[in-house]
Amino acid sequence: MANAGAAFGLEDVPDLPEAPTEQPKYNRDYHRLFVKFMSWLHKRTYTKAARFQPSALAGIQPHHVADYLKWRAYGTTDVDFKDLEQNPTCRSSTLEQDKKAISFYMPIKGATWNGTSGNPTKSDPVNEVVKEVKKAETQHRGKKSCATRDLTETEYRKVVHELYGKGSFESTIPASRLPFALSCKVHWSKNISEERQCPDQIILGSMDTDFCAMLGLANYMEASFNYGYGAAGREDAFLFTPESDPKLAPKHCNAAYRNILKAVFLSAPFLAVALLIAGVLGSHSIRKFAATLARGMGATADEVDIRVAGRLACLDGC
DNA sequence: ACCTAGCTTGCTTGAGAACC
DNA sequence: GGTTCTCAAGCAAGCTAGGT
Repeated sequence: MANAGAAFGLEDVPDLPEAPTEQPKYNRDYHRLFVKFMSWLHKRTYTKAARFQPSALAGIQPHHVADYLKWRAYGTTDVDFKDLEQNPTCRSSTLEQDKKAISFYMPIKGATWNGTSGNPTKSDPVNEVVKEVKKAETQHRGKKSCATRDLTETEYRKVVHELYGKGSFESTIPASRLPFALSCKVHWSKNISEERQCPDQIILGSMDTDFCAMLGLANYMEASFNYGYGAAGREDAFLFTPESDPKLAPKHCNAAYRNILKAVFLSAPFLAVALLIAGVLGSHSIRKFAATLARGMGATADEVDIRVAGRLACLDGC
């Protein structure tokens, strides 16, 4: 028999049919977790190069997945959820990621487990493990959360001031119905998969120079015209980098963003403010600061969904 | 500098329950 | 019977620490 795995450049492929008709799915993030599961299941160590044909996955049952999640959380499959001395050592979100990774590779993905077939991750025994670990977290018996806190308004202002101070704040058309606003359209973004998800969006100004997106955009455009890149009008150009190579531009932006953030977050003026507030600060909150602030000031989720850039102008009386 | 593991966040979608 | 609400599932990112 020809080595079916060789067709995929692999050696440790279990139970490959001689002429596989189905190409294995692959997802970089899920694959790592799935290989860990299969290694546990088969009591052997697969390399990250391993691929598993759907036909080799058909025997996976809900109790396999549930036991694996128990093992991940408690270090054993012999778990009594009523025993308050047994505490999970990982977060429920970690188990959920494991569950998603396993689900991703199941031959039957969409159907709930009906007792004999379906997706084994969509089953009561599996959901019960995750639920019990969540309950333990609530009771402070689980692993402590690693969540980081949001920026406060004081910290956000300090970030803006530091950016201006470092000279790196180099950084559309008027809306026809709202002459005091700008309209724009983003054709691709996170979680955007259809054209209808790219409506015209309105940018409103803020009565606060620290938060005004219009001022920031104007500054950026003026500077970029001077430097001759980004907003200067080249159709192949990216807005926030002089790099025009589609592969290099995101890396350039990412590196620049990291360097600037690191410089600001480690600056003495910012640390003087941040150290006064308890909790581990997450820089993730910088991009949702406006939404967090608006919700904190009483705006509804729907109002925040309008996605007004910068501080909500309506809250400023603008 | 780059990669990996563990974790968090924000969002959409769809099924089923609850409500009118 | 139609609408609204709730929740699980899934997708697509990003952050941080630690290792190489």
